[in-house]
Amino acid sequence: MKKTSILNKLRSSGLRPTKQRVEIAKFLFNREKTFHFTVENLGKHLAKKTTTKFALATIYNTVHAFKKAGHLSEVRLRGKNNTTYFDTNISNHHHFYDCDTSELIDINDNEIKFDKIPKAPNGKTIKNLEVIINLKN
Amino acid sequence: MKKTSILNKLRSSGLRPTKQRVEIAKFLFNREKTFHFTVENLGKHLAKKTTTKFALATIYNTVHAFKKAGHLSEVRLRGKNNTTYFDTNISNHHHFYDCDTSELIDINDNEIKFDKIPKAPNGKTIKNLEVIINLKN
DNA sequence: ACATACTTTAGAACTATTATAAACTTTAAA
DNA sequence: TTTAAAGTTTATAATAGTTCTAAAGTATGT
Repeated sequence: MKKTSILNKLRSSGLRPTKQRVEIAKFLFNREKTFHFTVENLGKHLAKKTTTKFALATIYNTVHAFKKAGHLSEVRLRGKNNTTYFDTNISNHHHFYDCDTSELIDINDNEIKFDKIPKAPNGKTIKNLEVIINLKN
Repeated sequence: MKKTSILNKLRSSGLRPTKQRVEIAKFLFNREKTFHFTVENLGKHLAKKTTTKFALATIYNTVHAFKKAGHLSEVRLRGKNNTTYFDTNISNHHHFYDCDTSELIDINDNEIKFDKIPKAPNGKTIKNLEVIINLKN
């Protein structure tokens, strides 16, 4: 993804392309594979890869802004360390969770097929369905 | 479940039947249906139903002891309020999560059937599989 | 270049949870 | 039944992830 396209991505989401946002966006979105991260984790990567300074609050702000804009998704799994995981894969999909390393691995939507699913309780609708496959060694 | 049976449950798990543990066990295990709760939530219920005093730490200790003994399970879902849910249903099963009310509803293991499941990555084994069906109004 | 609205920042505040250490209870043996 | 050891409860402090605050800084349109 080119720089201009990063700028467009930000602008079209109503986000001013500040130095911090551009760096974070470049880091997160210029990659082939899905990237799973926690805020702390992302901060460390950014510290290594760039010379820009990032206040922790800025990383939180930015990640939430990206999530709100639909560029990131939050994984609603309670990890060992009790941190929130985010995912650059925003399509409908599932996860392996490695209980030993606390790592997530994507599972494509089409790798899981259901034969039977319960219907939603009265008055409710199914919003979405998440599968987590816990792994051990 | 009779009082003697509560006492046995505690003793056979290596837990001395203290006043607090007996009250919590009676509250949690003398019921027909599955009960989902957070620690804060359980504390409120206990305050209403009993005259015994419970330090917050004791509720945490007891819930963890019960979990370790296999009498409770933890639901590894990140709720809105970011609290940990526990479940008196210790059998293998799944959950509806009501995004509006933050409530959990059990889904029996046999209400979900798979047609296709990915195999575990190299060197890893599948420990278990959890489905969460998010609900909206 | 200017005014305005939006951002970043450091640090304080907040919330769920765990750790600490002293007081209290249960237990089982004498 | 007394007693000592081991296990528990308790209030409070500590911790960790996250959000809030308000002051200083930056992007934007004119």
